[in-house]
Amino acid sequence: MTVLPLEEMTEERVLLSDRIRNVLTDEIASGALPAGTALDEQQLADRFSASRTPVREALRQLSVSGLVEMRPRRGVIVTRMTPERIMEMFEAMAEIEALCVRFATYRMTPLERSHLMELHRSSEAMVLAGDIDAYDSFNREFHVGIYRATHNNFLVDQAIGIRLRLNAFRRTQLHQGDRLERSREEHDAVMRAIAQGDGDKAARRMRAHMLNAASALGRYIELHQSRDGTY
Amino acid sequence: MTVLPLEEMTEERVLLSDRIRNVLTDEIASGALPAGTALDEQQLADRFSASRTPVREALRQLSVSGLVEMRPRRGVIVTRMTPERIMEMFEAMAEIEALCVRFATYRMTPLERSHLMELHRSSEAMVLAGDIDAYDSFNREFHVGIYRATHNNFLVDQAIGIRLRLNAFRRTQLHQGDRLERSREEHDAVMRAIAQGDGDKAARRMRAHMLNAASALGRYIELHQSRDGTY
DNA sequence: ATAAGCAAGTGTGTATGCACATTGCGCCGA
DNA sequence: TCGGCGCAATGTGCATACACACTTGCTTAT
Repeated sequence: MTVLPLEEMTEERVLLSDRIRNVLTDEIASGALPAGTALDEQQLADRFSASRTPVREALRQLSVSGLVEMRPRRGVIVTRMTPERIMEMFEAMAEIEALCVRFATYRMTPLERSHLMELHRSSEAMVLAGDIDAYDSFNREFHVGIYRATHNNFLVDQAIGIRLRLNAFRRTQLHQGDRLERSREEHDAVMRAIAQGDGDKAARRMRAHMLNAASALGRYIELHQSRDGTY
Repeated sequence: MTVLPLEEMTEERVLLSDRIRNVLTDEIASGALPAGTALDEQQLADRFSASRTPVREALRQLSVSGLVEMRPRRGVIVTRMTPERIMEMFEAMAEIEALCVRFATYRMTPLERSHLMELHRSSEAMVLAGDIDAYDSFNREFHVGIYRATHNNFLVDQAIGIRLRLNAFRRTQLHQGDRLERSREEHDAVMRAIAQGDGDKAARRMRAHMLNAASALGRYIELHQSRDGTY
């Protein structure tokens, strides 16, 4: 193997269009680009100091994963989701999560189990500190850890994909009242079922956990909903 | 995966890149473009009498749905799947199908139920005639009908997306021995459970149905496997 | 003989230009 | 005042051009 010149080590050697896609993905998932935002190709090209070509390719990819909506010759907008659609996604996500934790319970290695328990333990401090950012980040790791423990890489990819699309909404619901404490309690219940090796129980509790998060979000939407049915 | 607008099906005023994507999707799913095939941009452009631009945009979209693999500056190939990966997909598909039929059992309207039963009934003639093409087409309708009966459009899109990616493999296993008859018998068992309103039973039977299909495919792969682990 | 190095060729990645569909606005007529 | 028509502006869709990364085959040196 040859030693790379310094510049190649520091410089991002990935495709420009992929970098743009990743940035846009993050911004949509984080809510920095709210639903309904029009994405002007030239404007984005200027922003990334690129031409429209890689921007277009990034937008094409985002449209497949459903983060943006392309209306032929009428431009691209960040997908505007109705409360119904969001609830459908949460419902599906709840089932996928339940499925994952059931598989994970039966298939995870002792190492994976201890890693997950350690992760779970570490979340207590975040709840006490009320650190939503830290908890949000932990939460992602926790759930992805469960996906991986299914030892089914395809399932992992699917679950991560859906989770990504719900990111923008998931995070908001953590602001609801005592949702942080409740979330951790529910994680705890799931972990106890895993420890008992009861995959079905873990699955039921995970489903409940996700549906609780959904209904917390539902209350949030009720409160903040705007006239056009989006928020 | 996003649902295509209706106009794309009939009208010609569709995006060139979308038409190219659809054609390539079909050809990959049908096996006309076998796994590992290199997709040369200029060559495809010539074939569709277009420039490389819409071809590239189509390929970008296919890479997101996992049908092709883009290696930066090294071209695009039809995703070469290992038997392990295929089995993982079937396992996940089996669970998604089980989930869908469980939801469908509890939520389908009488109209949907009768439509599905009529569809199922019509498959008997195809089995007797040994018409694999007709059965394959019916099979798709049958399963998609179940997805739709979940009344969760997001779930429908997800399920169709996964089913699409498994198409090329699903079809081959129908050639295995008496798989056609067995498939219909399994459908029948699922339908009976639906008629009884027993969603869990329907789910278990559907899972078994999909896993049977997977193992039929597994036998097929055993027989036809090539040296590099793909087939 | 094998491996390293070099050079030409192929094909991807990005930029740019142009055509036209869509939209918004203003003008005109009822 | 209101609706229809048309024109201009905006921005997408596609074509084309070019630079350079990667590959391939040959040469050369050990």
